[in-house]
Amino acid sequence: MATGRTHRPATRSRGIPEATVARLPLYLRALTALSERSVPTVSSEELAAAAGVNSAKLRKDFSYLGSYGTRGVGYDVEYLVYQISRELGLTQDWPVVIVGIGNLGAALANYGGFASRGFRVAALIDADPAMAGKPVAGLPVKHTDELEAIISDNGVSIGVIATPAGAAQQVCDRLVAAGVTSILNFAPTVLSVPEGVDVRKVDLSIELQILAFHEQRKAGEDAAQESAAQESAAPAPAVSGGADRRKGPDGDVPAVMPA
Amino acid sequence: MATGRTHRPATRSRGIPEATVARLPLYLRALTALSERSVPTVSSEELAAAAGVNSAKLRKDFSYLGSYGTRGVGYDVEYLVYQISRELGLTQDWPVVIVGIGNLGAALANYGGFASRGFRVAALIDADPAMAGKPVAGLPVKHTDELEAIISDNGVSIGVIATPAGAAQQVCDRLVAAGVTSILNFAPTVLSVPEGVDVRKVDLSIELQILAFHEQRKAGEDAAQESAAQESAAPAPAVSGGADRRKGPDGDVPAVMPA
DNA sequence: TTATGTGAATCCCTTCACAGCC
DNA sequence: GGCTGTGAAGGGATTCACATAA
Repeated sequence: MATGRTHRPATRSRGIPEATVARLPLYLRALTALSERSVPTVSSEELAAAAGVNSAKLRKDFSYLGSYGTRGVGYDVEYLVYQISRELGLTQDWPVVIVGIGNLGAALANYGGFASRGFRVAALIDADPAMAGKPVAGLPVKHTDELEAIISDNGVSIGVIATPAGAAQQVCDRLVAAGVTSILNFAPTVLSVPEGVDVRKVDLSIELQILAFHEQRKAGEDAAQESAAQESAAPAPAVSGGADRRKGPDGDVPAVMPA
Repeated sequence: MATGRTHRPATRSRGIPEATVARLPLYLRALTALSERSVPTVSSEELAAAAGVNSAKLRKDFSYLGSYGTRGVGYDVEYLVYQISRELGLTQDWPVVIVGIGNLGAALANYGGFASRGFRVAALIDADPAMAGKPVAGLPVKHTDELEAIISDNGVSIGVIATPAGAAQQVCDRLVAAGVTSILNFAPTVLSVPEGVDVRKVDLSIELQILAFHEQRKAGEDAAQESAAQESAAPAPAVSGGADRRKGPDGDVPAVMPA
């Protein structure tokens, strides 16, 4: 792929926007539920509600996949399930390894959502020799020494890292060297990987921090002055001997927006 | 432009873009690491590298908070740590409850990242009477019956849902009724909540599915025809008696990139 | 000279609104 | 009539590039 600009703006082969890809699993889950209730067809409106998005967005998303609906009727549930599964690559088997079998790793190993959608846990790997052989979620934990062999024997291309932060980069390097090209990282670290390797990050505490931000704002609507008061308690910047030169986004005046 | 639903421009009280808010925890983590190494100042370039973003983006992000840097020098680490913490609301104490103490709930309860950043686990709650009283991460698990009392006694405004999908909405309703206004949802369901309640969703299997999509594309570069072959095996759409009217994004012609 | 802070340009995503087909 | 599929408009976010300040 040529990094270059698209000489064909329309009709790009597989030009599915990243934002759309991220929503396909949502649609798939909603569709699977409908399928289990033997619902034959669904409208964009209904499906969008079930997936928690709006219908225009959903139709636009599906338009990148092709014209899989019927005007005046809606979408055939089974057919869409198949098409989205195929698009996501879930019609094939993906062996994954989970490295780091602490609380989180064990939770992941037991998580039903993995196995149910084309993912197969090929092995659980931990650095602690005491863990070796112990069964977790029905699988015996393997020692890190076997990592490379497991990956090549099973053709693993997706690895899940659930180790402490300190071990994550090292594990990542070994996974990549052994042939893994996609990594789901639960460790609170930025991983550096060579070009061509995908990393997705799930960070539990970051999500909470984002919630706290919004929560604070809700509370702050009543007492908008509070944060200004807090700011006065800030440690002075060490650099450039100290006149109070810090300025908030709205200066020091009360931050009231003209609606 | 009539039909305007949003009476509020939404998400603009302090004017910090949502995308920026989502990155502040990343910066904060990188800064904390620098702080622990007693690094006094850092440039946007260095900090951006540590956080895994590019420096222009970082500077733009910080510009929404205020002018906290020094031209020609960089940012004072301690000062920035404080400012970002304050902006995120981490200078105050946030009691949280975790509902659903299975593998994942236990993992969350043990997760150090929570306690370390202004979050305090006020209680662990589970519906299983057999769990009640059992210690997890040093806290005795409480029964769901006590949910409302725990929330009001502790002034909990943030709840974490780690129950099975089937129980999630019900738990959510009770949390909200009891006064919780921010929810971090690990259950694979779309929660419906009243206006004013924030929900963030973490879905482990969705992340894997997104990885699988990209992984498939990597593999497909060698054998681009394969997916066309698979498409022929698709179940025919049930709707509208059967002529082969399905069309992929490029019709039926082989989807080969000019590349 | 160095590195921040920020208008301006660009890119991407979302939403609108309606043409097209059932 | 109903609902999909999609150009076009609109809004955000990212990136560029340079004026600005230490």
